[in-house]
This record gives sequence, structure tokens and C-alpha cells, in this order.
Amino acid sequence: MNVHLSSYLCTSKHKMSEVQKSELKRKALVDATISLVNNNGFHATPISKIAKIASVSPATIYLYFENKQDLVNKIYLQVKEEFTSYSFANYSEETPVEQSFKEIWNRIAQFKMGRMDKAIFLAQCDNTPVIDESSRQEGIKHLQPLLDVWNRGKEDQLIKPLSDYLLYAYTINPLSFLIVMQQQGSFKIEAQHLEEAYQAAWNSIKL
Amino acid sequence: MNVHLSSYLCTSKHKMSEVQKSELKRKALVDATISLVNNNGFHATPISKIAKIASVSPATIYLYFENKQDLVNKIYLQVKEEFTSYSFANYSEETPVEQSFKEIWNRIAQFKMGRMDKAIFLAQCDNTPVIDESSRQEGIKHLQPLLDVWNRGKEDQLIKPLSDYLLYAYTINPLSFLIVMQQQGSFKIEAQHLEEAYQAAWNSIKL
Amino acid sequence: MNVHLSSYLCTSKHKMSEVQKSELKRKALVDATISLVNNNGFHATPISKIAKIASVSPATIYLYFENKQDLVNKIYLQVKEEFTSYSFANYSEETPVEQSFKEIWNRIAQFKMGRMDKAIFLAQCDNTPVIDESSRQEGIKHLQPLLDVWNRGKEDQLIKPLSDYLLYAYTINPLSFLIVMQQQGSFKIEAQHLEEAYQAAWNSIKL
Amino acid sequence: MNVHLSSYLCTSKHKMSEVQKSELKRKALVDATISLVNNNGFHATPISKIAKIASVSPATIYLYFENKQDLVNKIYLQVKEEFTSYSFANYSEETPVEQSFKEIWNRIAQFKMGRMDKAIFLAQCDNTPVIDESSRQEGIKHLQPLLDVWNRGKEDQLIKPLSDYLLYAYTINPLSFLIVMQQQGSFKIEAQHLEEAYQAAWNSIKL
DNA sequence: CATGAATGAGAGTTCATTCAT
DNA sequence: CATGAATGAACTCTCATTCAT
Repeated sequence: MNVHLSSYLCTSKHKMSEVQKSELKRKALVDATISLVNNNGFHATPISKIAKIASVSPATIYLYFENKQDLVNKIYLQVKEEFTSYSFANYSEETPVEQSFKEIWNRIAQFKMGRMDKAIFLAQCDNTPVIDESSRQEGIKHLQPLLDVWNRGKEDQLIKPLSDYLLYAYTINPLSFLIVMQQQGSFKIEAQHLEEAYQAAWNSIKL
Repeated sequence: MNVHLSSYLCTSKHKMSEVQKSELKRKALVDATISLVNNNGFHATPISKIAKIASVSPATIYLYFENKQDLVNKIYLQVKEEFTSYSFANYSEETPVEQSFKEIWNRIAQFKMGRMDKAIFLAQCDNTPVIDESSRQEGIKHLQPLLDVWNRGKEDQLIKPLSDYLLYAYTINPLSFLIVMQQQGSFKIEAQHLEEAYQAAWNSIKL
Repeated sequence: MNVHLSSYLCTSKHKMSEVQKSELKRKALVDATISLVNNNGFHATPISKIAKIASVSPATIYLYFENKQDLVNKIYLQVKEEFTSYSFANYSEETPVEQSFKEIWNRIAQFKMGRMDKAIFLAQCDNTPVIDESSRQEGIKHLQPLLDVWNRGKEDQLIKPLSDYLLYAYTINPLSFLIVMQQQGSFKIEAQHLEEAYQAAWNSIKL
Repeated sequence: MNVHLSSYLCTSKHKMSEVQKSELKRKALVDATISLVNNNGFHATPISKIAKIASVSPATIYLYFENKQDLVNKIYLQVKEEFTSYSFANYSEETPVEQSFKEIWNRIAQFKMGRMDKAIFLAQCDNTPVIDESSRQEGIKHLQPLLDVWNRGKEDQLIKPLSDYLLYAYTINPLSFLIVMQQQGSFKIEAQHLEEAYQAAWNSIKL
């Protein structure tokens, strides 16, 4: 995402390749971290392994991040941002509530299926105390459009007047659970499951 | 639970007190581990801290567990067993499906609310690669009664013919999410929320 | 010093050897640190080298000291205490000023000549920002008896009414300089030099 | 000093400004190093910090000095040279011994008071093993005029026949001690103190 | 000349584990 | 059974130095 932006802004071919090189290195670090944390857990993901997989020196990591904690915080926020900006890309306040909810739900599902590693990374960060409280708070803000839809739905008496946490627990969070199960090899999510899941989600909150 | 069993089996008063002392120490270790892992994460829970909080020597831990991994595995399985044996304590195959499901769901909710720390510990283990795959598999077996109810429900066409993973995702897992949110201080679960949650759960899977 | 105390206090032969072992290890660490810092400077004295010379594991150092800074602070204070308690061992307020000063001066000189390594270590700590300000303050307090003699000397009009810093600069500090020169191999302090030095010291401050 | 020399040798205005720019950079490096070493000690003065404070790249330092050790050695020698050339600026073999000594002593005191940071830097280098032995030897040579005065004084039986090290210890070194104390905030040197100090110095060595 | 980015080597420190007691 | 002391291995992080530009 930043890569694209940079490309647009830079005219000198020289500068561009430099920036891209930096961005590539950063991306390699992000990918390596996500993969290692997903497979081994944060506690078994030393900086040295991240460096090795990203093909850089451990010292180089500290040019991009302040320390290990900052690395995880920043990656969490970046991935959360990717997740929500993808999920709400087509969102419009004009669209009717039910359709809007369905579209968002589907894009969320698409993201989680298509970027499984990132979805699992988020699930792990959201369920354990690996990221800073402040980063967690920051990450929550990005969900606003979903909350807006729910509010409209409640006002229009299409959606039950439940707490947003309950709505989230019964519509969005089940997808995280299924993705984690799939990654653990217990379960394989098929297209039909997603349709069933949407129905279950909608039934649980519709008035 | 084990304490009771042990007590019954021992007759010599001397032996008994010793065993009880041992059990107390083991319990202290379990409690300390759960508390520390919940609050700091597995990666920030050294054996030495567990020992200090449980008021034993680090070396003593190795009399009760083979190593740190074994400690977490064993605690996970023990807590999972506590969780399920509580949840299915009143279960009978004679009870009608809907009532059976409701009773189980309520006991699960009761356990998670009453033993929040244990529920959160399980959630953390279930969402991250901290425990061995074999222990995870072992833990799943305990859920059989719930699967039986669902099977009966599907046969009787009271419950949608969904995969058990979907059923779990939409009825049980939301409670884990809510508990984690509550522990993070974001949300406070009230009695009414539990009633709403049950309705949402049932609506999402009932035919 | 502590070793002796411990020996007195302990009756069980068992306990004694343990304490001695600990004290021996601590002493080895202190000696290794002093020697290395004197020869290479604080900046070229890694914990690993100290450990090697003291024949312990680097980790063991952290059983005796909180961190490297604490190690240096504690050694500084201990050595300063050794220095002053030796220097003022025979001090009595009854002794006439000039005699008292001469005795103290001679014991200071004796200490610096006999424990050259410790004297040099103190000189290095006193002239550079390697120890904490608080430790430095703490160390100064031990000089009180010397200041008392000077005060008496000023009152009796035997010693010039100079600031204690000036008195120290012209009577005690020259010895530090000479010791450092000797350690650098530039100068060899003989008995006669000490007599000359005392005369110079006394002449510089006497009324 | 070097700046002046360079300026004289260059005729091309272009070259001159460049050289001056270079010299400015070198001066910035010297100042930054002295300040950092004085305040934090050599062990806590990384090249990167020196570079930052001097507003140059770390790599640039290696255009002016071979390595960190060379940097300190060269700065030590340069400052020592500044110190002695200032101190002996007015020196003449014709001047009588006592007057000559007094003049030198006063200029030394002036330098140490006026260029406190440089004086403290020298004190730190002279009391610890941070500079190379060869640089230390080199630095000593600059003191020759002072040794000459003392020799004349000894021949004329105005000064005690003491080793030059003793003479230095009791006349010059006390000033270093007082400056260090002042920098540590313990003591404030006033004009009167300097007069007293000179008297003490002279009394300690005069015949 | 000057540099920002990169890094290998090594720093200080922690930790799971062992062992003599 | 229980332990405090000890440690090798490994961790996070820093730093003097280099190099392509």
C-alpha cells in the first residue's frame, strides 16, 4: 500500500528504487513476523529468526522498529488497518442496512479467507496480551463503519437492540474461530460453510 | 477435584496431610501460572516468576512437571477437564434436545463467568500455538456430550444440519470472546446480556 | 572482612563453608572487576570477561549484583569503605592535631601503596562519570574524621583556614596522582618519596 | 589553531572556504566528543552520538579519524598541545625562576578555569586507560618548559630537589582535582581560592 | 567529501533447567 | 520432597565500522 503511494510521489528513478528497496525489506520483516508468530507463537519467535527469514541482519530490524514490542504493535496496527480498509472499501451510508451488513460481512469473510495468515495474526493479538493496550485501543477505532450500520439497523428495528460487543461476538468473531480451526488443520472452510455462516450470523441478530 | 480423590484414597493421617500439602503446592502452581499467563502472556511468564508467586523454589516445579511445556500442557488439560465436567455435570441423554442444549449452554456460561481466569486461560491456549497439538486433540474429546446433543438435534430436525465447528462457532465461542473483552476491561457482562446471548446462539442454529 | 564476621557468627561447619563459598565468589568478582577496570578501563571491561577471570558464569554475576552499574557502584563503595576504615583505624579525637594528621596521612599512604589496585580503582571512579552520583555522595561521607582533624587544626590555628577541598587537593590527592603514575610505569615511589611527600603536604597547609 | 594555519596556506578563496568547512566539521567533532566523554564517560559515548551532536554522519567521522581510538588519541594530543602552548606562551628562560613558575602556574590555572571542559577531558584521559600509551608519552613531552624551570629552581636552590613527579603532584595536579570537583558540582572555585592554591603550591616545593 | 543504510560482532541480561545438599 | 545457587544457552539490543551512492 505504501509502496504504491511512494511510487506515485517519486519521479527520480533513482530514489524510487531506494524507497522500494526499503519498503521491500520492511514488508519482508512484516511477513516473516506474521508467519513465525502464527506458527510458533510470540514466545517462540526471536528477533534472530525473523531476521533470518527476512534475509536481513538482526540489527537492521532496529532501523525499522524501535524494539520487538514496537515491531508487533506496528504490524498489528498495519494489518488491522489493511483488514478494515478492505472490509469497508465499498461501504456507503446510502446502502440499506441489511444489504450493507451483508456486503461488509462478505468482504470480511473474503479478507479472512484470502489473507488467512493476517487474519490469524490478528486473532492471536486480539486474544492474548502481546500488544500494548494503546495499540489495541487504536485498532478498535477502525471498526466504526460496522458500528454505524448496526446503529442504523437498531434505529430501523431491523437488528436487535444488543450491545455492539454481542453483535460482534455473534456475527464477526465466529469467522475468526473458524479460520483458526482451519489453520490448526481441524476444519476446512468451503463456500457453502460461508453461506451457512452468514445465515447463522444474520439470524442471531435480526429482529 | 484431584484433592478430593486423593483424600479418599489415603487412610494414614500422616500420609494424607503430606499429600494434601503436595496438592496445595500443585494448586498454587496452577493458579500462579494461569494468573501470570493471563496477565502477561506466555512469553512473559518465566518459571522463576511462577515459582515466586506460588511460594516455591523453581526447582520444585520440576518435581511436579517435566518442563515448562509440560506444565502448560497439563494445566490446559486439567482446566479443560474442569470446564467440561462442570458443563456436562447434569447432562442426560434422556433430556429433550432443546432443553439439554439450553442447560449445557447455561452451565458453560456459568463456568466462564464464575471462573473467568480459567476461561481466559483456555481461550488463550485455544487461539495460539502455546500447547502441544496432542494436548489440543486430547482436549477436544471432552466435548463429546455437546456433539451428541447436536447430533440428536440434527436428527430430530430441530437444529440446522451444520458442521459441529459452525455450531460451536455460533453458540459457544461467542462467550469466550465476551469474556476476553470483559477481562480487557472493554465490556461488562450483565445477566441480561447472557439471556440475549443465549437467544442469539439458539436463533443462529435452530431450524 | 565479612568472611571473618561470618566465621564468628556461624557454628555449624556446614553453613560456614557455604557462606564462605559465596563470599569467595563475590570476592573473586570484586577482584576481577578492579583488575580489569584498572588495566582496560570501564569501557573495555565486559561482564563476560569479569566472569571468566572470576571463574564463574556471566549469569552468576547477576546473583550478586543487579546489573553492571550496580556492580561498579557497590565495589566502589566497598573499596572506599575499606580505604577509610583502614585510614582512620587508629584515629582518636584526643590525639593532637599535627600528630593526628600525620598518622592519618601515613595510613592513607600505606593503604595506597599496599593496595595499589584498589587505590587506582578509586582514583578512576573519582575522576570519571562511571559511578552513580548517589554512590559518589555516599562515598564522601566516610571522610569525616579527616575533616574533623582539619577543623580542629583550623580552630587551633595550626592549619590554614582553607576549604576542605583545597586541603584535600594539596595533601591527599597528590598521593593518588603518584600512584597512578606508578601504575602507568612512569614513576617508582620509594620510601624517601613518601617522606618528601608528607613534608610537601604539611608545608602546603600549615600556618 | 590549525584553522589559522590552514587559512594562511590557502590562497584560492574556493579552496579556503572548503577547508574552513572541513575544519569546522572537525572542530564540531572534537567539541562533541569532549562534551560527551566529560558528561557520560568514554564507555557511554558511542560514535553515533558524537556524529549526531556534531551534525555529521557517523561515516564522516572516519574521514577525519582512523577509528574511535584514533579519535580519542588525536583529540587528547590536540587538547594537551593547546593546554601547554597556552600555558607556556609567555615563557622565557631569562625570567627568574620564582616569577617564571608563578606565571606558568597562573596561565595553567587560567586555562583550566577558562576551558573547563578541556581540562576535565585531559584529567579523565590522564587518570584512566582510554588513550594509547604512545599518545600519553607524546603528551608528556609538551611539559618540558615547566621541567626546565624546576631544574633551574633546583640548581639555584630555590626549589626542593624533588622528583618532577612530586613537584607536579603538589603544584599542578591539585588544580585538576579542584576542576573535577567543580564540574561534579561539589565545589565552586573563586578567585581567592586560586591565590590560596598558589601559596599552597609554592609552599609545598620551595626550599 | 559526505552520507544513510546496513551489518557482524559482541554487549548486557534473562531464563529453563540442574544439582548438591 | 524441597531447595538455593549455579549456569550454558539464548535472548534483545547496541555499536564501531563499511560501502554503495
